[in-house]
Amino acid sequence: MAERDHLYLRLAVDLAILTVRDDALQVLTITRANQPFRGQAALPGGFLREGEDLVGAAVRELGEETGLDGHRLHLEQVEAYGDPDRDPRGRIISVAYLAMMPDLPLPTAGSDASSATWTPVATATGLAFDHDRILADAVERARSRLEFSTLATAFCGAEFTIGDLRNVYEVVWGERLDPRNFNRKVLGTEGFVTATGGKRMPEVGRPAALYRAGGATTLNPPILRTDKAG
Amino acid sequence: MAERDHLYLRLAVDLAILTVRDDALQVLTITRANQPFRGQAALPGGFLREGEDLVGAAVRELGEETGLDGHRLHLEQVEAYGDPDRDPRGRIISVAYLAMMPDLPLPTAGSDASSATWTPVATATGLAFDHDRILADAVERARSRLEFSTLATAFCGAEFTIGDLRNVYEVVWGERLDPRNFNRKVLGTEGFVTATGGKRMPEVGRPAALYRAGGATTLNPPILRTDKAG
DNA sequence: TCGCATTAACGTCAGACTGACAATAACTAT
DNA sequence: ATAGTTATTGTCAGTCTGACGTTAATGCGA
Repeated sequence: MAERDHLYLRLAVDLAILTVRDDALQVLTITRANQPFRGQAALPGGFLREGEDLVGAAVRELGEETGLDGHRLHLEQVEAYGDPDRDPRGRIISVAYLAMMPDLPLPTAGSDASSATWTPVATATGLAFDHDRILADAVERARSRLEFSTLATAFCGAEFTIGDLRNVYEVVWGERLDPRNFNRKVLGTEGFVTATGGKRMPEVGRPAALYRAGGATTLNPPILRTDKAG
Repeated sequence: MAERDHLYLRLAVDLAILTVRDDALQVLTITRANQPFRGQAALPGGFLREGEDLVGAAVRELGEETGLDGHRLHLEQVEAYGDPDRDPRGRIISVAYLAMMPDLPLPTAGSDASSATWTPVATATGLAFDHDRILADAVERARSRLEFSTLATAFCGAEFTIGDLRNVYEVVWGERLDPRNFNRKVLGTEGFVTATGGKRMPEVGRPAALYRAGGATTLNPPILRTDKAG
């Protein structure tokens, strides 16, 4: 392996931060302040720094964009993207991370994130670079995670109803689920949710029991969606 | 984003090339000829070159190590590894690829791969760099792929028996499967395998019908293993 | 106080799938 | 022919799923 073979490049970490908001799956996008793609929407991200590992960079970026602590959120690597001309600035590899979070108010105001907004995934096309594809991969990953893990709770607050949880599935999968079968499934899965004893009063109708995330991380058996696209 | 934030680094592509051989899941390892980790076993890999994309580099490395055409094999990205001190030579990010191939004779002789050997995954510990972890991730990915896709056929030759296919599952999962239930499952899944009409005579016993891979890529419903470790 | 609309939660039942095991089929060797 | 060996088909009960009916708990208006 001769030295001439060594290609020096930069590495970016891009984030697909997803939430369920207004009954839609939404992604945090920024408007680019600089060239290239100035003024165009893109996923938040930044360059890897010295001494930093990949998740570290993702956590830092997440903090800069949302003001939230990435250690407390679900953060997972999606894939690395390395097309030679994916970035007009030169050879830049991007490692994409997926974050799933509840619909919290974003504490940031004056930072880099001033231009950060929630965009429904269905509307989020024409992003800068290859971010359309990164987003598509991240969304598919999230959809798949809901099948085999308890991560749907990551989209909910600390306490939630089974209806809230079902809504997450419906919105992320874009598919209606039978409330009765869903209840049976969730409550029948050991460690998925644990009842708090509390209730939430709706505007009208019977109050719903509140739950919090249980200890289990994987769903066995899984909750398979009928319509598998990816 | 100031220029000082930009960290320049090198990117390596490492391969976990898996096959089923002698009733064991085996991985192709090389003995390192240079420092660091000279003389120690490692996964084959190399640096990304100019104008090359990630899969391109993986295909090239695969060709160099095995003499096989990576375009005809299953090749998929596992993950990117970027711990700051994963490589003593400096800041090197590794993107790992998983290859699944039948037990073919490796045509290479005089190339880089002179030191390439098949090692049972169970024995392959103490690899250079963080390759132990990369291998573990790749193996877990392969195990998972067998559940939800028809990729077990990638471990078989062009023609195989249901017994061959079952052996792949048993070896990769490290778990016994009931031959009768397995037959029912495979033959009942549309597009998993198609009969060639031919038969293979064993040393002793009834001849087995031969099949080739069908058109389907995903298994619906999946073949779930009982023992999920990862 | 009594319906009544509304949402939550539990029940039922047939069909599909799974795991465990029995029986038969097609060979070879003796 | 008979035994030994491997491949393939079959059976059956338990489990899970999807579709749909019923009951429960609340606020609101008559």
